[in-house]
Amino acid sequence: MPASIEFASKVYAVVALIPAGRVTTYGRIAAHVGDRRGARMVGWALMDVPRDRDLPCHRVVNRVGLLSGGWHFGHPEVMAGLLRAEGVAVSDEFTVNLAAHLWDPADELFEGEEAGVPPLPDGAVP
DNA sequence: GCCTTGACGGCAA
DNA sequence: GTTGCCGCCAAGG
Repeated sequence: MPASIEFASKVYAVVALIPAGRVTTYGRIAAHVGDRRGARMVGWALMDVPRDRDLPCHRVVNRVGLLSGGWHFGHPEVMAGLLRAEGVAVSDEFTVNLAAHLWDPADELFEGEEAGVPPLPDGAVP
């Protein structure tokens, strides 16, 4: 089995753990799996994601919060709608407020410890 | 078998 | 502070 599949599997696992109302970046995922330079590979992996995987790939944006893969959903508005439905503020430029909704794979452990953290800061300042 | 493109990121000028 | 360029791995033409 190619190592690329293993890499993709890790990516899928991380993406599947992204909580609703939160977003993460390709670079964060890549760094979490141990490949800082694999940001591009993350995108490549998500491009071939089977819909059966139930992967919230719409919660993955680039480092500036832009919905880079919006067109892979047919139209960025589709992805924006999904995010808005989860409480994520999406600007008209199809960008999300990373400062307010950025989720880091490392937080996975943090949430497990606290298990009571307010996921949505209503006072989020755009 | 070689070249170009791609859901990105970091560093340099 | 901003803009531009290069680099990484893989797949498709």
